[in-house]
Amino acid sequence: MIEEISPPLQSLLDLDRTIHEPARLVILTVLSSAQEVEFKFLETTTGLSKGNLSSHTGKLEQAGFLEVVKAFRGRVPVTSFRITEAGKKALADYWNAVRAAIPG
Amino acid sequence: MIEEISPPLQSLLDLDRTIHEPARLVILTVLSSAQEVEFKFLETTTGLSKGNLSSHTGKLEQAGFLEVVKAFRGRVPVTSFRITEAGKKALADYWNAVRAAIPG
DNA sequence: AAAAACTGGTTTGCAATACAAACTGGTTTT
DNA sequence: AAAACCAGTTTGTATTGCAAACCAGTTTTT
Repeated sequence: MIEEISPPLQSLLDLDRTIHEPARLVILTVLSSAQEVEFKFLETTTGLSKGNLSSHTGKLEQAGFLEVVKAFRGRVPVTSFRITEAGKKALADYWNAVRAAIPG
Repeated sequence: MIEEISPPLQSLLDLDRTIHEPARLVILTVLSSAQEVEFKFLETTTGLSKGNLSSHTGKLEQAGFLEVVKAFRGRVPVTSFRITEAGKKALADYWNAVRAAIPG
């Protein structure tokens, strides 16, 4: 007779670590509520340092959860991000797993 | 004019990292639903390796979120854990912060 | 009664992270 | 043309999460 963990708790252990990181969770959440978001905007709204923001968005890109749009505003480079369909799904799945585990 | 992050998102960035780790979240959750829980029980229910379990409970102890009870059953050593009041509060705070950030 | 196997956990070694400081490539201001 | 600034990237470091190896003892087998 093996004791088994309840499914909600198991789902916590199975959470997508890419999304579980708070900085990336916030980034994806912001991205999910807009068509396209600029680097600078994310920087000021989240309070993350440029360095962190750069590496976290890099990981989200690698995971296929966002895509990077490079452009120029006049002569000045502007980097923007869009969440992908995979990103939307992963974020929704994440919240569903968490919701299922919340007590009360 | 500074754009500010919404409080729910800020609270994600402020999550207690000790609790945010899924393994520890699960451990604390199990502990919160019982008076006292044995190492072996945690091992089988969570599926965590002994090594992980040992180090995660160690961190939770260091944080003051659980206390360790060492005893013998006959001649055999048995380690058990209890969640502390601080642990209960930290866990409740954690879920409240998460709940506030969940969309929908 | 030795040896072997098992129990209950801890420690160690390592690969992966998150973070900010330092840097790069260019633009604008002085 | 120097200095300051802007948009982001790369680098260095300290911390981690993980399982393998280990340790102290107990029980089982031979």
